[in-house]
Amino acid sequence: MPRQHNPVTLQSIAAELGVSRTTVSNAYNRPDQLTDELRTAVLELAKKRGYRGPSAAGRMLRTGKRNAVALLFTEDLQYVFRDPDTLAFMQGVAETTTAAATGLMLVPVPVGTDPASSALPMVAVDGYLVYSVASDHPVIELIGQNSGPVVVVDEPEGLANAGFVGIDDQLGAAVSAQHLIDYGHRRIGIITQRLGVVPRPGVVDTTRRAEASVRVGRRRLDGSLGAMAAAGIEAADVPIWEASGNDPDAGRQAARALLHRHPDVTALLCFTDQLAIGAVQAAQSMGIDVPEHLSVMGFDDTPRASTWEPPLSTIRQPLVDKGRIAAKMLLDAIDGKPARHQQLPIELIVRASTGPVRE
Amino acid sequence: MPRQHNPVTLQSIAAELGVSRTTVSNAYNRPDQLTDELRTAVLELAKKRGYRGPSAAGRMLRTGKRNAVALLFTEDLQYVFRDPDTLAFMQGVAETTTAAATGLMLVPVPVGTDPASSALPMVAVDGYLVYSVASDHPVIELIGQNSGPVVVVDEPEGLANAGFVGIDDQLGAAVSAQHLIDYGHRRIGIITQRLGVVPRPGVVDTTRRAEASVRVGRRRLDGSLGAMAAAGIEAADVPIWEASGNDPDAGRQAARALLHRHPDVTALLCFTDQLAIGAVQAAQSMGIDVPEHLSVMGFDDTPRASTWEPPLSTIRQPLVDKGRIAAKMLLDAIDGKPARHQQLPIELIVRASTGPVRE
DNA sequence: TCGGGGATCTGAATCGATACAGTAACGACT
DNA sequence: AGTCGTTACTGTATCGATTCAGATCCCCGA
Repeated sequence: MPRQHNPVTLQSIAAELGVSRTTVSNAYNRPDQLTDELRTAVLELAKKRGYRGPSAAGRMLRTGKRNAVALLFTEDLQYVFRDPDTLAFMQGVAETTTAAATGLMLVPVPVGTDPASSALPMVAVDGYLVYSVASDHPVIELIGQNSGPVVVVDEPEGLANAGFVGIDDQLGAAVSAQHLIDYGHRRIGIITQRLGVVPRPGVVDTTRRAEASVRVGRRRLDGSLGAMAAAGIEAADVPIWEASGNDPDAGRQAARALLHRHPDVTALLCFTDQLAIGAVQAAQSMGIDVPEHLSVMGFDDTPRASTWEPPLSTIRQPLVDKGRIAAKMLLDAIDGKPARHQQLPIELIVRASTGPVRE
Repeated sequence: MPRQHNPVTLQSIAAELGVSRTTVSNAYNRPDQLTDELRTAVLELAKKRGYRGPSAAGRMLRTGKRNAVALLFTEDLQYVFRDPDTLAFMQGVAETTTAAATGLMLVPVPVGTDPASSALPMVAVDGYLVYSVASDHPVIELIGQNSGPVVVVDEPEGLANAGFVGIDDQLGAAVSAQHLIDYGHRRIGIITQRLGVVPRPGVVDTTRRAEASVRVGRRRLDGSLGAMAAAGIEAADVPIWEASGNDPDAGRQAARALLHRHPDVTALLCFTDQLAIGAVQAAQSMGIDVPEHLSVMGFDDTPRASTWEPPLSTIRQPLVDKGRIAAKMLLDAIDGKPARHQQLPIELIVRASTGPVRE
């Protein structure tokens, strides 16, 4: 499969015009280095010959700049393009890279794929954005070395030489729990997203909690249980359910199961808005009014949280900003600035899905 | 900003091991060309020196293969990462490129941006996917030339040498209209997405219709009005409203305005599900029952159409498949197969948002 | 008239890798 | 013994551009 090389290059344009390659190059990259006249002549001939400007490959080799960054993720594609968190993040990233005239290379490495035979090693980029990848995922090792700066988003934490953008999940979950406690709730159930690379739907016991490799889940668990403990609620008395995924369906199933086993809970602390939406649906289908008989907390403040009926109380994290900031940090790192570790602010948003506990 | 060049290359590994560059290259790309022993030695030294395999830039220059494709779109980023059609399409594309170990480069060129100073010319890809770009957008000219195969999705049609994937929008709209006619509706309002590069919300008169540069909108208009004409409904008697965007809000505003001016319509033909969802909301807020007093048709069959209350009657187009097929076609074209022109099947989906006209 | 100094333009070196043709060594077969 | 075919490797040319240190040229002031 010998690729047909484009016969028209800087060289050929230069030759036909009787000038040097440098001059043609300058016509594109340093317009001030030659007369307008000559520049116009070059551009005109280029157009006539179908020359679309300096080849990206040649430029990359010479300058070392690839003018693109990779966005690496390991979630299923079906999930990625549906999950509002991820999409808001991607929007922020895309805004920033677009403004910097930089390409954004999507590199999915779904679980079960060998990273070495994925597009990852083939891809020419200046740096990597690692989005929410479990710390024991094989792709982490591939990235680890020296092919360009890395900025981690959410997970994994503690990757050497990498920048980091995320929120204080522990604090967020604590604030969320405290909100319910302030409303007088004592019997609170927790619905969490997956705690390991593969989800294990069902009751979360101390073993599962101890071996949780998903930082976000572990932290939110620590935070909420910590706040409850401070209010005198024993962790052992808190029913915790791991959902099969992060979508309303999974939340519905989890909530139904949890409410069935623990009909006495007066509040559900959900670790994502998606799960909370499902939980509200489950409650409603069981004839339980929200928030009259059951308070439901979300997490993230995705767009649907505010338009849902009832509007969801939740913990807001700046999703789009997260993308903007992560991308900016990576672009800065590519320019040689040192990688930083940045924590984004969170905010308690009280809406109509939570209320005082009913006597 | 002289980029620091990585001191460890194929060359340096080869030199240190006392073999030729070719051998080291083969260790990576043609494992059968050398003994396992030597190969292991190469890989081991590479690891020790922090060499991450052949540089993408060098390979690209030599082989001419970039192992990546560009996805080009001109919609606002905020819209792209929210619109279910676009996202389903992207999912299909990503599935296919991922399976082919090919990078997917997102290249947004929002309206108002100069394509020449965007990432587009900098980006190293084997081919381009042009997603729903108006035919008079400047980026079309940039793409037009010879930097690699192009596959157009939905718009613009008739780009020379480009592949095409889309549906028969005219037929789809005709089927949609016919469905309403079959239910006995004669007073039908139409809500369309934008008809030009910039939307012009409001009544669509014959002038606006004639100058519509958005193929999809024009075609759907032609199709639905054609079907109505065949049923004896004059185009002049059909109120048409152009929405300010493609989201429920825009649909709500458009429907409210249209219903206010034409309280006698018994059915609303919406050109996207997003608009239809807004239309249903508008009707409900005006105390008009759907479908009892007003039938509402959608278009596309996005995921929300089936879960909406009432579930939307709509025209299904295979959104994810569209992405898969477009990506496959582009990859094929890169391998030298000729570009094709493929039309995807559509299907009338009757759900609960439409019903017989009420006496 | 001469020297200085921008403004323009040139030539060679270089970036990192792969393709391709060719060589050496070795055993198998007639 | 000579021929042939494999296997394992080497050497050189080349991909397309940018960089950087000059080489010219031309204008102007002293």
